[in-house]
Amino acid sequence: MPQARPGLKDVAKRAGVGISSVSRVLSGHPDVSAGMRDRVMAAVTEIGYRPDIFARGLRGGPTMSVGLVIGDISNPLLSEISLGAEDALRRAGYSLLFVNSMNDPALEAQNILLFRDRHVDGLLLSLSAEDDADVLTALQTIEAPLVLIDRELDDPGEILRPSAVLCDHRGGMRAAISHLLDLGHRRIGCILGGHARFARMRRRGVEEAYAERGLPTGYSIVQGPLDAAHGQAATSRLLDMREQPTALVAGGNQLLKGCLRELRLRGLAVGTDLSLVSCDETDLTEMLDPPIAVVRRDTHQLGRTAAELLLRRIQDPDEGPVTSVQPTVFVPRPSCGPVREAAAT
Amino acid sequence: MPQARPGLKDVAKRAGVGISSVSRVLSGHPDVSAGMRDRVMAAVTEIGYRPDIFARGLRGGPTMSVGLVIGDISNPLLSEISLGAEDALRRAGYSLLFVNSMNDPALEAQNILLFRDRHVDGLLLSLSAEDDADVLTALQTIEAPLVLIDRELDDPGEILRPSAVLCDHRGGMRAAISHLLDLGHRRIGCILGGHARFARMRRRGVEEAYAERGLPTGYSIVQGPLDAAHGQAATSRLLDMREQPTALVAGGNQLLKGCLRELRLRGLAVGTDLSLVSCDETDLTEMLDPPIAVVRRDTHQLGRTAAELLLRRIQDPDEGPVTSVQPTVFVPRPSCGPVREAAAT
DNA sequence: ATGAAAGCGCTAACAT
DNA sequence: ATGTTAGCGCTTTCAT
Repeated sequence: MPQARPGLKDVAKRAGVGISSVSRVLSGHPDVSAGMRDRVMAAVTEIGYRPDIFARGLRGGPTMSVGLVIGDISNPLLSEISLGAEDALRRAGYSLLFVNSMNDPALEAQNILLFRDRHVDGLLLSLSAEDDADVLTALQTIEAPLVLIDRELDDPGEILRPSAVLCDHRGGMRAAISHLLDLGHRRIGCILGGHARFARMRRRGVEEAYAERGLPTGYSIVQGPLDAAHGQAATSRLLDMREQPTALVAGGNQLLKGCLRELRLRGLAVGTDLSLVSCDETDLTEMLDPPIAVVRRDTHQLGRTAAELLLRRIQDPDEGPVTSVQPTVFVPRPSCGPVREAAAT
Repeated sequence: MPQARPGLKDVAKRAGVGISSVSRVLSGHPDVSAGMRDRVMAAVTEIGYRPDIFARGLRGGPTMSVGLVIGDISNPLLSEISLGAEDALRRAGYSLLFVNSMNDPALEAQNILLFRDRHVDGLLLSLSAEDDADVLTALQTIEAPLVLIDRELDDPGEILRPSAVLCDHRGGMRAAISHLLDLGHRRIGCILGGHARFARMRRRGVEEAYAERGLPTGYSIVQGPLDAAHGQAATSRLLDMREQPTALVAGGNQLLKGCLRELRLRGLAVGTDLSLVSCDETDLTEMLDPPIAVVRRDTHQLGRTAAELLLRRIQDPDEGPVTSVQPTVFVPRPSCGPVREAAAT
């Protein structure tokens, strides 16, 4: 007695009909009589039939899965995005396959090919680099629709046609800098990191805020990798400048961590000795004393929107690529105070 | 001209050999001549052949994928575990499929079945509940080997035979409590959460530390869900006791967050008004002022070990289930100080 | 409206 | 040691 998983054949036998009729019923083909549908569905539930994904995939059918290529899931920002995406996908009957790329473009390219081999129906991309040749090459081989999450490809080309969900980092940063300028700060140190869109946009936001008021370029921007080490090094460099900044802005949660380490080392008190703004809410920004002002965005929604954009294109291949922009909000907090001359060293 | 993906057939034609010879070379069959191997491999690279996972899966072969069932990836603890597991799996040529369960046992059961349908070669389980009937039922239908991550099933049964990686929460907690007792604390409030092994073990650790010194039961334990809301509520309850505790222990990072909220609300200073210990290192425990003493464990290693245990059983089906126990370390920090009489309210 | 039959790309049993 | 062939479970012509 074969205790094996029941197949289409078993359902057909059970219902006393042909195999292809069962297939038609299950795939919602229009040309099926009501009686046929009932008998088949009855048999299906009776013997507990479940379609075999692999047999379907072999025929080139949909796999009901979507791949997420992401730099580092242990970054709370990215994990929340993935949560939002998964939520939307599950509702639509899709599952999210997830692979971590350790922020390594080579691995990222490899993972893209891996998803291709697994016949994912679409790809969600939060790439760690926007201009890596291997990644671009790998993406060229993907036929399924693509959605970029807060990223912009250097040259999207005519082949890729990715949709995208972007965040208004520029506006958020402009608001943050304006707030600091309102408090009297003129020398602001900005710690940015990464080679992606968000760093460029934040830089522009800083520039705009000064330009808006016709103020001379009183800011300094230190760009580097998107990690805590750079956050600390950049902070140190900024605080060693002859014209020491009276306020710092950290462009991300990892950078913030490094920045805070350096401030602690130097015994500087946030909010009084020095004002501080960070980007993206985390436990730290919320729980530290004083709480840290942040440029905030809805990460869960970001992931959900990305998934929705993707689903739309999966379900209707004629849909063209779409770009959606999500707002950011500046949340002032006691980490920002009025200027005080000569912070203690 | 078919621009389609090349198949075994194309390789065979190109190399001027039979299809099965190609299959044999690729699957490392012993009965192949050196010449055959060379010609086939040459053809493979020439036309860029890549095996089709679905055709393999259809034949019941390995899919080179492992599923991870996890409650909440946005918990840094779990994301680090998944990072460690993925690392080990990738080295072995496996990829990690990951599905989030929102801490909902029903979803968890559903996800287990989903992985089964995807023919994963093994399952890594960090279940949110250890005794859910649906989850147990779902697990019964899995033929692939199972590894529990810091969990213990109520009744493992003879069918499941799961391997497991456990953590010595009991020892870590005993060390933490001993440290507090050394500092003179006698009334210690413990905030525990969740229905899994770690909560039981931590409770035992507390009991043992008091018993070891022949001290009367001076602790109070407040058990509840594993989230920030319970952390805050439990803290409030403990601080409202007639015999107010002079030290608190939070059994996890979410609980800690709630606890800190309540302490801030009451204006209590950690380390002076009240001593505080938490479980598991996070940004918060490290960056707060003063830093928070923690019972620490190597989460990356935890994930890696789980993956290794799983791989061993995947690669040799005769291997029986194994349980490995990982150490925990208590890290004393300035959040713990000597007892002070009557904390300010 | 329904059933029979041909593959999808691969592996394994069988032949040589 | 190598080639031939029969399926794995499904979708999709193609008949009827």
